[in-house]
Amino acid sequence: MTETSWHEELRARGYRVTPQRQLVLEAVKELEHATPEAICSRVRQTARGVNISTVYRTLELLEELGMVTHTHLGHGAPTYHLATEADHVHLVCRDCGEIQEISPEMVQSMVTTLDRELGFETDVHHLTVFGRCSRCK
Amino acid sequence: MTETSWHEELRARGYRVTPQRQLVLEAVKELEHATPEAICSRVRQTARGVNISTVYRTLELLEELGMVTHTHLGHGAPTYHLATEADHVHLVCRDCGEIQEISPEMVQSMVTTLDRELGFETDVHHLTVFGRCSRCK
DNA sequence: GTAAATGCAAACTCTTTGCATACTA
DNA sequence: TAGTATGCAAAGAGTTTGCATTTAC
Repeated sequence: MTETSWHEELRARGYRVTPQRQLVLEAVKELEHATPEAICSRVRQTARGVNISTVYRTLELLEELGMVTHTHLGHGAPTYHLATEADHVHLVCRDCGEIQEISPEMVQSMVTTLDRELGFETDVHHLTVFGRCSRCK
Repeated sequence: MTETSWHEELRARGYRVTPQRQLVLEAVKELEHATPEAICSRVRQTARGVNISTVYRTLELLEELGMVTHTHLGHGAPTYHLATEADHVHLVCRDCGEIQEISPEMVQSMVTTLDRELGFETDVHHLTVFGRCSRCK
């Protein structure tokens, strides 16, 4: 999605283009696996700050527009990605906490099985697999 | 694990067998997909109540002993199972919220691939797959 | 009797909400 | 200028912690 097109997408739906929304989207783009709190801190480094509740409201909006997605990588706050950069699955090691990003191809066989057998359409971008990495085994 | 053996397991590790611990374990057994709050309410229906912080402390202990496991089925509180009854994977529909329990066999191909390619040992009991069920597609 | 466990209250993290003010279109 | 968006403060879930009291062994 280009810079202009999401501005128009917002306006077309009766939403407005604000500095805060642009800053939050920028922060999601720069940070990866960004929590709402991290986004807020990041934006606070610029001239203008953004309130944490605006961050939450903006992330909800951007997710509804399909521009960002979130996953849960642990017990704490969720992490947000640009939807266009979210084409990976997360592996989280429960011992060392390491997070690996892997290709969706590696889970394709499961996705196919769930669809064929149950008609279940897996949301691959939201998928996080917990377990133990090779070093902690 | 028999009734007696987990009592001995507790004592062997310097922990004590208390009515609260027995009640919490009972509640996890009876309720399925039980949140800490739900366990607390359930136990409150018996003569003796259990404080919510004791529920948290007990669940942590039972999980450490390998008697219960938890998964995250949505945004809220985690849900606890008996480890012996946890031999399934959860599918959660993001539209209707329906939760299906499926056989680990259905994700076996993914587990094998992750192990073979990356040496990653998947914790199948903790796995929850989000997506859309056949009715909501 | 002694160490472990509990209950209670307070604190803490993460998130949502109500409302007055500010800003976009 | 009309109505959306923001900031702020308060409230709300879910969870953890400190400490005095109670209990298992």
